[in-house]
Amino acid sequence: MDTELILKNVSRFITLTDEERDYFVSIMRPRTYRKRQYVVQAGDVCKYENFVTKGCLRSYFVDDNGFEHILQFAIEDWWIGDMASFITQTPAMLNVEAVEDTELIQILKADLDALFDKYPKFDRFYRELIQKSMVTQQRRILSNISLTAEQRYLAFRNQYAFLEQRLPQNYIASYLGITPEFLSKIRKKIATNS
Amino acid sequence: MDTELILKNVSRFITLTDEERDYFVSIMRPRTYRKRQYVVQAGDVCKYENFVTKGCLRSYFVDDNGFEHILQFAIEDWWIGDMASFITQTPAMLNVEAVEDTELIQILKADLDALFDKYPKFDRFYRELIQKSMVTQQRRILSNISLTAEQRYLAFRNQYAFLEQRLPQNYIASYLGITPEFLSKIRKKIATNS
DNA sequence: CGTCTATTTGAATGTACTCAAAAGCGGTGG
DNA sequence: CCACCGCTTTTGAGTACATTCAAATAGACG
Repeated sequence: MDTELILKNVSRFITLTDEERDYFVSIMRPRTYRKRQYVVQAGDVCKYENFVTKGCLRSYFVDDNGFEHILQFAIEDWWIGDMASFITQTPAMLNVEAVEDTELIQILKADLDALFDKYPKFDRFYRELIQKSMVTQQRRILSNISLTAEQRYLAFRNQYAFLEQRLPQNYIASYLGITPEFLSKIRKKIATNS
Repeated sequence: MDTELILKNVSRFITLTDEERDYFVSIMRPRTYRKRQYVVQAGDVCKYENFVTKGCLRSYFVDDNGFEHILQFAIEDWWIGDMASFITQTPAMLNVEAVEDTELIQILKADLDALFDKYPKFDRFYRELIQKSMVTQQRRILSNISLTAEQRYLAFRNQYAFLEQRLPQNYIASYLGITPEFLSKIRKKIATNS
């Protein structure tokens, strides 16, 4: 198991002693998923916090009409899951699925809780991690309530150019909250106007 | 200063010793704001984490055309601020403003950081607090990208009936990401259909 | 009471969706 | 290696959702 990336991820916020690092490593569970395979399926309980070491995933909600709405993408060095399900250990509303063949490091809820109790430093890490992603989510909400679809797409493309290349367009449309047909028209319009 | 509410808020997640409680109380700064007064003004640095003991506030973004877009409301027992500005201590993009005459307990960034260092338990508290609000935000994002304005309004009204009564309609429209005129038409339509 | 802001109403416009069909593209098996 | 199948993307016409602008009405506050 390659722990370098995840340890670097953690050490952006906290500095670990050898003991803390060893304990942390001991609760890591590497796992691989094939493209289109579920990491979490709606209805199941999300048992793990998932750190991506390789590949790409998405979390999404399927509405009553069967339409998918993507909440999040994750690539290398990102965390993903269904937080609501994970913290309450109740059935997930979201699916988490591999967009490419993917390698994860998983941490079981009980192991993470024990880690927090044993080394409160990890509470700090996790707090700062979530704080950052709160800020990202807030920007997304503001984008959703204040911009047109075209503006949202341009903003997305600006911020996540590296992601756009790895994703089918209909996923991006779903993330932006528009239909794939309309995104196609937006792209055509942008292409001709420049 | 009435510290009962905030101590109860904290003790939903952690249990405090007398020492911890006293220290925590010692860094609290009560402050009152009049209706329409800014707690944070865009461009300023958000210096405090704000806990509401009485009243109602909103945080919002003003776009290039001068339109306001409301990110969050907060009433008694809620926390509010500009998290991006607070954690990085850089100028705020958001305004935080009293919707009613309001009483807050404020905690200075430096004091909060010291609290986290001295009593890591508060890292835990803050982590769990933010985790909960992440889940709320995720639901909001899904609502924004998957529902029509009417459905979003009904969902809002369902979940925040107590809030709706204290807020002008144009604030709710702004929160939902629609124009006040359109919200008025939605309400009319709902009223006739039932 | 008067002023200012919030809400309602309506007509015209623009934004985004639906449905259907065609074209493009990638993966898989023969 | 090519042909085929399924899925994604494009395109267009028609429709529904939501905004803009303007004016009238209603409410709140000093």
